[in-house]
Amino acid sequence: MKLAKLHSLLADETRLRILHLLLQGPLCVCHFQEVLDAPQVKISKHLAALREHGLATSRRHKNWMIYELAAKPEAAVQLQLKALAQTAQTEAIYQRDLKRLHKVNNKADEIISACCS
Amino acid sequence: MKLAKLHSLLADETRLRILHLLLQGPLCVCHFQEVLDAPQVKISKHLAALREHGLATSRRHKNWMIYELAAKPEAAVQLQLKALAQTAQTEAIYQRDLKRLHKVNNKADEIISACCS
DNA sequence: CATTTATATGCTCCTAAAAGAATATACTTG
DNA sequence: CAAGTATATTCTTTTAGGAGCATATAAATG
Repeated sequence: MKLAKLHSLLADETRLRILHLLLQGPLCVCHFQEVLDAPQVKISKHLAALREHGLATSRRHKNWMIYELAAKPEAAVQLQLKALAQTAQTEAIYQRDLKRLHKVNNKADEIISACCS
Repeated sequence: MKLAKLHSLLADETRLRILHLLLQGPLCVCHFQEVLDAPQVKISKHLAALREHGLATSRRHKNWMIYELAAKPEAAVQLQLKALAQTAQTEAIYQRDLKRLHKVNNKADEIISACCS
């Protein structure tokens, strides 16, 4: 993928937040909806964009779709994920998302364990 | 600057090429026009965008405008410039730009030395 | 097999941003 | 101070992408 295209994928806060959450591990679509407090269509479309460009993969588990970061992304993507992990520490919204993720985890342990099995 | 906004600045190949050239040192607008083979308006606008968002600074020398990377960019920007330097090594267009920059340098030593004085 | 739950897709609307033409500004030099 | 050179700005057109509604698909469950 061309570098400019990669940046355009990263030029949307929702997708950045999704990627940042994925750095924590695999997640279901419903988790993103809840943590990001965004409608299902929006989440689904952004996940599709990440998947179609090789940043994430998805697999079905029962009738949940589980998304995770691509196992061996190209070098430029790896660099960007590192940068995201680092920069997210300094922006409040990403920290807020982490907190909300943990709450969701607690509320929905059964789904989480389903996700990761 | 928000991370998504930063990426949107980097989501344009012309701006990426400009930034990559700036990693080599200060340059005049006319250099970008020649190396990138792009019209003056286009270059000028993209430089303005980089300047307005704190990635580059400009100063006048005679009637040339000399652009250079900001001295102390915010951390996220620094990370991105590093990533750019690295990723540009693997994309042909940035290497081509470097070659053309050196040709221009040879042809226009008087301007270059003016730029850097 | 009908219904519910979870997710994806098609379509439309709307905004942002890129490109180019024309013009303006700033400085230099004769 | 007139003319030339280098760069910036304004205005318009065009295009890409995000949002949301409606609908489709896929699996689970009674």
